[in-house]
Amino acid sequence: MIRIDFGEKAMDFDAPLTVYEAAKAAELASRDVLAAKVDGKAVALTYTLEKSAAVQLLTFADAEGAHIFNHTASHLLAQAVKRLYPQTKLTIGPAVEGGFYYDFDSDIPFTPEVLAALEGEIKKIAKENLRIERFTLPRDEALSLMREREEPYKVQLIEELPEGEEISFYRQGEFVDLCAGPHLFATGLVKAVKLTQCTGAYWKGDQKNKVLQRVYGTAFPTKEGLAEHLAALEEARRRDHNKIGRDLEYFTTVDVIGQGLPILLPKGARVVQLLQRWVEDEEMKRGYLLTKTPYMAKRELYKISGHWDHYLDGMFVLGDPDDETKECFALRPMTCPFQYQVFLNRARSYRDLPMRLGETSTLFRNEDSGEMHGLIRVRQFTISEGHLVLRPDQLEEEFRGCLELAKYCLGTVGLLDRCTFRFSQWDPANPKNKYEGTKEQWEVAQETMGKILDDLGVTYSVGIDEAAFYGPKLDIQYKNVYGKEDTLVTIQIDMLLAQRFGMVYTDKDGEKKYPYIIHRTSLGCYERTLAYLLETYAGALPTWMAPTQVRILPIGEEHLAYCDELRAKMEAAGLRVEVDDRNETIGKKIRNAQLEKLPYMLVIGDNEVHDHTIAVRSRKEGDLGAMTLDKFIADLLLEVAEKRK
RNA sequence: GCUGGUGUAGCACAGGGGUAGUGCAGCUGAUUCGUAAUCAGCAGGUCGUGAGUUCGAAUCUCACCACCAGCUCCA
Repeated sequence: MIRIDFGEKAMDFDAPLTVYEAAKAAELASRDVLAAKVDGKAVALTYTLEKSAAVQLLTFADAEGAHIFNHTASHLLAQAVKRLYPQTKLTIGPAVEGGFYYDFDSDIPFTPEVLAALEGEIKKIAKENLRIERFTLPRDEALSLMREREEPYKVQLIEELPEGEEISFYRQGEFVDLCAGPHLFATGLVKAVKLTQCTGAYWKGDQKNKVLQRVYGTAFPTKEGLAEHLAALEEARRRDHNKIGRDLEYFTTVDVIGQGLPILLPKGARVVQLLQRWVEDEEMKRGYLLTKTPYMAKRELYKISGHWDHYLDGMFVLGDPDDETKECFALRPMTCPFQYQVFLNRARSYRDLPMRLGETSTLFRNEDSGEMHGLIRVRQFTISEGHLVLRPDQLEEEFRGCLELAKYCLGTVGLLDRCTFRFSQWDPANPKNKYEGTKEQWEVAQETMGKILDDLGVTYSVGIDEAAFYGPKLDIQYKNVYGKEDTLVTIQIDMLLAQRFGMVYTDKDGEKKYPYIIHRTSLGCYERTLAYLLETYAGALPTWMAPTQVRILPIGEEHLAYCDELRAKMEAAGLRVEVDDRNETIGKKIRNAQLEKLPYMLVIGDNEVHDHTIAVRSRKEGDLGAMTLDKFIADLLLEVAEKRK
């Protein structure tokens, strides 16, 4: 007798049976059920239940169900590729968020035409509704099966599997793939597949390895599901900062200036200025000292900091880096070695600490040419840089202060909701030249940081080999509308560089000691922040940061004088206002202002001039009716002061 | 840097071996209008850049540049 607990109900059975049979008996089997979890482990519906277990049935709505579904879709893709291009070698094909991919070693390029043909073949395979069967083999038989099928990458994967690990395969029709699974029970469940693109990807993600062809796709159990997904993608495209940022004239790029060097147009520049002033003021309130340091320095500075050894590829060097007989300069990729000089300006006592240094700092990084992306990844950018020089006993409190400031800034602009935290650590296995310092130093730094994060109750993921070369980081990661993640804010603990720079303070006991340093940003890089703001608000920035807050729309030219009067009063109150004095209809002026996503429009005609009022229109709520200018200004100033979203 | 795609006026798009069109935007004029496009006229492009093939290239070939997606790398 075995007892199967489905959560909502439980049933007893005499003999072993499959999950599907059990679900059917319990009247829980439906078309939507794709797979199951048995005692927490994902399995196919054909999995045989031999003993009592808790079973959770998975549908496409469950993240794990969708994952299994996409994974099976990747096998359909691989099968289609093998049918149409049998000489292709299989590598790996996992499910990813929102879809799947499969990496192939193939001589033919996967052009859009090829992808269309593959989609056709996938449909056929789905129609054939092949059973998907799992089987395991001992290592030697697994190897000979894959050798026989001439799949060298699979052979390598098997060889790398740890001893004693079960080696499982999945078969559907003539197609067999080495795979941990689980999978759906038949190909027919995959009703809608779209192959979205083909790109290059290195075998095992290593640049030294062969470039494989990665085919991305997305799959759904219904055609409607796919249609909805494509519509959502379309919506995401409408919010893309790279599109609306250019359309609404926040920024542009120019071929002759170069890659990764965007121009901030007046609107973009205004928003960045507003953010910078605000962040600088917030930092001043928190005891930061403002610095202004040079954009470049001699090679010798970077030799001390370690950038010359660890970051040379990322720097713009002016002069011949190898000619030691001549001066050689480099643009700064980070502010640290410059700001340290402020501390080094004179002898420091423990009373000087914590010393919080802040700077709106422009940096230059020579990114690889394929890396640039709109305002998100650029070669010159400006960040709210800061370095805190501390006694060890101040580390936790100051770290907390940095985290609170970052959360306050991100929360205020409205980006915090989409952020996650990542504890970025070094990789002890990484080649020596990537990280500075000893194993012991890294362990101390990471342990300290881990303890602080736990004390502060931060929920984080761990990123191995994501650390800076001088220390571990807490990275605040932002996920954009397409689901792609980038770092917005970073807070780093550095126990190494003070020593390299000879930064010491005299402690209470008269001893000279090395301080700890926190590297941190408040809001991250302004270009990237602007990009995410445009995306988050679909171009309709909150009033407090909108480049223009109010546009006055005169109906006829006889109203212009009154409009100018209104503008002067609002400008005197500190608002950003303009008058649309073009010879256009009021409908056209409203339409333009709406399309430009201006927060407020004032429609001014005979009535308003006569009554000494204004007719207010909000971009969100439309016509708000007549009110006095004084009330409007008061309301608006409050909205701005509160930084309302 | 690597893989694939794209590049025609400020923007959205046609066209395509015989030296370029449409709509919007712009300019000029008329119109003076009440909550998302008034009408008319004008002007605007060495078809991303450079080389090659050709009697002739925006169209074919190659190289380069930029943009997009992904890989790798990072804020």
